[in-house]
Amino acid sequence: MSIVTRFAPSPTGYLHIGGARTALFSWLLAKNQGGKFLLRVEDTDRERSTQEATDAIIEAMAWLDLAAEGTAVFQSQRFDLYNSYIDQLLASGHAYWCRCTPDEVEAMREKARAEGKKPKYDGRCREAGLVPGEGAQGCVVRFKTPQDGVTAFDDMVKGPTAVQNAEMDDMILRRSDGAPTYNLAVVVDDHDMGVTHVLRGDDHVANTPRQILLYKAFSWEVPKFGHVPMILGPDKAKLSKRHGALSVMEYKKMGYLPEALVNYLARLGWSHGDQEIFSREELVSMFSTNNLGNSPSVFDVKKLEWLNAHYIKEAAPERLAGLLPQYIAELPEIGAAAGLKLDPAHLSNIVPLLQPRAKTLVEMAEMSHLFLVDSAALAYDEKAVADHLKPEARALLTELLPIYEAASEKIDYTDHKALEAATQAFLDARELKFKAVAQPLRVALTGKTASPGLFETMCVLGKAESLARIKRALAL
RNA sequence: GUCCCCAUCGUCUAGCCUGGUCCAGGACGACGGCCUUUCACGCCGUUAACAGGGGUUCAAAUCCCCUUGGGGACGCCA
Repeated sequence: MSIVTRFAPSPTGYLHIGGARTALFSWLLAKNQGGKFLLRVEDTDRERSTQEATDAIIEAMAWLDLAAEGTAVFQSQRFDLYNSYIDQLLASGHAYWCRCTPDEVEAMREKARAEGKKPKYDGRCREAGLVPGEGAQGCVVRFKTPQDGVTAFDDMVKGPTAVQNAEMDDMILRRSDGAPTYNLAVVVDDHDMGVTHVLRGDDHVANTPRQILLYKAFSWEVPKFGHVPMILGPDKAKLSKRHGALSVMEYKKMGYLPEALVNYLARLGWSHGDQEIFSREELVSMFSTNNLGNSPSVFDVKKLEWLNAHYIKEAAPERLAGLLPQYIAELPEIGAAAGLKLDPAHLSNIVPLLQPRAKTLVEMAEMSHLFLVDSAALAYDEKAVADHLKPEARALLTELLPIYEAASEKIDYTDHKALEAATQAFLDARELKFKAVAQPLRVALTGKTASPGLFETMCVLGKAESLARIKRALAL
């Protein structure tokens, strides 16, 4: 039998790291079993749900390449369905009308709390047999939770779990404004959508027994549940805004590749022996809820960075070259400058030099800058110039100039080895070490003391630009 | 407050179910070295953990109990 999983975010904010991970796990579970992965937007709370948030979540899912089957289900469009099921529960005696006001219920909770008991609704309207006549505006519908017994289930990650029914109060199924509540809508939808496996955040464990009770009241088959532990910040508290970026799209902005985030998230709370790097295919074939950990884990940016560096090295230069312009444009001060050389072919030549050096695309954009400007616009680091462009060094560069200027048959700017050999020959003739020119040449070419290989850099810059830079440096 | 859950290097984790092969393995980080025209990459090495206490057992990271520490849930939010 084919399984069905789903991701059901509520559009009250962006897709955050924790949500992305549960979505990923649900997606992987479905794919591993050859089943379907569905998306449902839980927007029953019209006050807090927004279209922007819905769009943002869908955008983030797309960026992570977590495609859902068919079109997304929106709970806000299914109120009639929920209400018909609530009526069914009312008719079968599993639910009842309650006219207690929020204030009254709050008072009950206060009282229970004061007595050292669990705060809950006391069920006073339970047997009142209220019928929602004309004046039912202020009434809600509550579920008649069994007062005794235990509700148990075998959690896919936590194992056998059981809750005393007495711990639960009579949850509201239908609000006084006629809108269904979360627990009711979730159960109706999961059943209606044929969901067989529910993987969700740990914060939902308490809802699970309630939902199971609902399934039983409807005589529906109960799906398998699994609760994934939370993601913590470095201070071991629940990950939140103050720990920095929470939104998945923030990571895109910071220059992370989606496959790096996916790999990182997959390994956070899940493992497969000692393996750290997983392709998408491996993730799909190896994923199992059996290997999900059951303790919370701390989000570690350093490890994400390492994975990102790894995937940057592996990525096709053309792809990165295609992504780079948007990061270059965001560079403060310099990104929006006119005259930057951003043609794809040039960027594709630059990227390989930067791949082993950049941990993020933002870093890559920063490092690419020296290749994008004209010699006249290149910024020279003052200290670098002072330290490395001393008279002796200038003299050598001046002598080197004609060699680099030589006919293209002899010095080919598509072959950095030839340039190196020519330079070496020059030095050998004078019994000089390579170090004598390395840093001076680097500063002349890049304005900095750290850069990619000298001759690779010259090749990417091209003959005219390389010569122009050396000349400009000599004139400084 | 009440209920539930969790506990291996700083971090992610393997091992735990089916005790011995574990003076606990891998990875990130940190530190040191090698390579080297700089910076990186890469390679090599070092660092560092079974929360504590009781049991059970010939034997416990592995099983049981307690303590401590952490987290979560208690809404006409999801």
